[in-house]
Amino acid sequence: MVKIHDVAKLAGVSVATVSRVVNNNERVAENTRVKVEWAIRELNYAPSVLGRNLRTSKSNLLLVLLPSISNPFYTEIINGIEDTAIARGYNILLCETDSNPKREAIYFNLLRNRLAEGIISMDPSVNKNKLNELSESYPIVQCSEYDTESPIPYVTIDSEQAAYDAVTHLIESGHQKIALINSDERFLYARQRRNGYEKAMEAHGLPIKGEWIYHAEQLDFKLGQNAIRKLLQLDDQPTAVFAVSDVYAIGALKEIHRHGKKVPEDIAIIGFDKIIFSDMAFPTLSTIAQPMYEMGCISAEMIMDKINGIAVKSRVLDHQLICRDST
Amino acid sequence: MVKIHDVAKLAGVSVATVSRVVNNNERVAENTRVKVEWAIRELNYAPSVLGRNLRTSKSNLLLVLLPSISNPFYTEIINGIEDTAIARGYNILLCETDSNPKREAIYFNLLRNRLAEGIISMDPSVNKNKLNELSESYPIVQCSEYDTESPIPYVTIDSEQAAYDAVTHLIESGHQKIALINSDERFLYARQRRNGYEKAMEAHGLPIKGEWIYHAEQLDFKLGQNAIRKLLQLDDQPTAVFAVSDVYAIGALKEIHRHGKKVPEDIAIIGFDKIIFSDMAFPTLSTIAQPMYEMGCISAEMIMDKINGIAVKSRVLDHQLICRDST
DNA sequence: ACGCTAAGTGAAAACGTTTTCAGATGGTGG
DNA sequence: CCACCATCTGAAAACGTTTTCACTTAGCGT
Repeated sequence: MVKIHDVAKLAGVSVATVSRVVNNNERVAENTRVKVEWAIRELNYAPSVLGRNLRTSKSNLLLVLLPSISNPFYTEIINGIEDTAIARGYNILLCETDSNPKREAIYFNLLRNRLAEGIISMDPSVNKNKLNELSESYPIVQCSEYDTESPIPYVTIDSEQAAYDAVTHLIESGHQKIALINSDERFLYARQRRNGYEKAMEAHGLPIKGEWIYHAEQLDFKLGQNAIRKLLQLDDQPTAVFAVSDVYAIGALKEIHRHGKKVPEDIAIIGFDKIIFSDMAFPTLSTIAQPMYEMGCISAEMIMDKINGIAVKSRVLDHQLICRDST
Repeated sequence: MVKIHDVAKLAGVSVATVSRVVNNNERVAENTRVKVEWAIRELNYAPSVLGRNLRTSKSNLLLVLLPSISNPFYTEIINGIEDTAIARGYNILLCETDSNPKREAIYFNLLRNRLAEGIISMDPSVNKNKLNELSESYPIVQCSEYDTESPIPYVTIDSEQAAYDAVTHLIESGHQKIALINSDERFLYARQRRNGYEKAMEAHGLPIKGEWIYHAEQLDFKLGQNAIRKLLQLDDQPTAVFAVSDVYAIGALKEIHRHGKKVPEDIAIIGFDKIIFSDMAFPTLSTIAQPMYEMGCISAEMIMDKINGIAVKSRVLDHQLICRDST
């Protein structure tokens, strides 16, 4: 493997000069520069990032923590992160925790081991205590999910307001009996969306029935189907459903069809996230759009700023109601 | 930042001994081991992977090259890769090329820079020449897409046979006019699947009409919709469609509905890949399943073996016909 | 002719590990 | 009491960069 020393020898200069040329950030005489550049080409030299990392104590690697890559909600965010990171010379290590603490520990260690310079956490099931403790020594930001009582900066939307808007949309379409398919209320976003749901119902003088609220433990289509199955067994059946994730909503859509009912005539349904498949469902799914790509970009900017010692502020971005055929 | 030297001092031993304890791979006396372990805990020491990487000339990082993370086909493969890699102490750098040569160049450089030890390429639009050239100096394997005349080992399925099976299934269901929604035939898998389609038609004495074959340039639902729109304008309309990707098939499904036709009564449809949403489509989509998780695991094993100088052989795995409601 | 500045360059240290090699120690058999 | 071996340990080199600091040289004004 050819190293900087070889280039220096061939070019008849010192390694310091080669380094200066490679990082073209110091003044080096024009003719020595061309000599060195020639030698680099000649030997097909590529500097070892291993040596550089050690010397500079930087890895230019970012950790992105997410529960599962198969949730399409994250894909656009990741695109934003990656684009932004690359533009500033960073690369990202995509880490699926599978909500598995052991996995999580492995990834946290990458930070302690200096392999990664910072973490963007999108995992709602992350160990908050560990994250807070880590954030005292290392740069960390949260994206989408966050912790109200932690100093870790975050970028997110106003989930409560978004849920309020979604439910209000259903009410304004004439619905009074509205069900909620929620995820585990361990997660802040689930609690916030439930609050939004309840506030919207109350604001319009509508009753909230416990049996209309379904809790799914994980993010899986099947659970959206289960929810509908339960709801259709009730004596007092809802005429509309607000699902806190498109994934549930699409499962629900499917199950409603299976029962021979029509959307939105018999049951209207609105989802959350505007995942790419929401447009391909039948009928197309009304939903709440989050600016996912932008969230990714901003969280990447934030973590890189934090790494460079720049103070960052949390951001709450705007959401958007997308009315399609399911409502 | 506490380093090995500090631990050594506190424990009253040399750095060599600490290193031995950390890598618990040499015999060190039991009582010095406990002393060192105590000191490590006391100082909350974590070895710097930067120093280690330089010294050992290993980064334990794998590059995974894929065109786009939003294609759900890749997610299961990635799961397989990641699980396998982690089990052997490797981490993966997920790289989206977006079929952009500039991006590709950046990622290839990570290999030349020793940041990554090897590449698993799943990108059909990768620059073959560059990949072949690189593979002479660095460990590379291909997953799913591959190059027939390159010595780079791969893991894949028999796309031609799979396509043959899919089309035969349609024929056996009584269809004679079968359309093909294919991707760009620059890609090997597209050419293979077209061959399978044609062979199945010929084997059953059915005519192949050029107007029944649609080529999509990218992997996007919309193109599945476009395809149907074109096909429904024909005088001689097909009664069944074989789409080389579930993504096209789902778009097609949607567009068929929009035209007031029923699946499978008016038009039957079969996809390819068994992506997670294929089960959520209405009706559920018949498709060809690839052992995606296993493909991920195997390609990870292959690349790590290759890195360690172990010879590896290409693998062709079994596919499976999944009959659901769309046929 | 002399000092002074600016520009360009190189020697060497540093980054934090792992690993080789040799040395120290203690026990054992003759 | 000696020689020998086994076991454990430490000093120091090495990995490939970047960066500091000091040095050389050339150009310039006096």
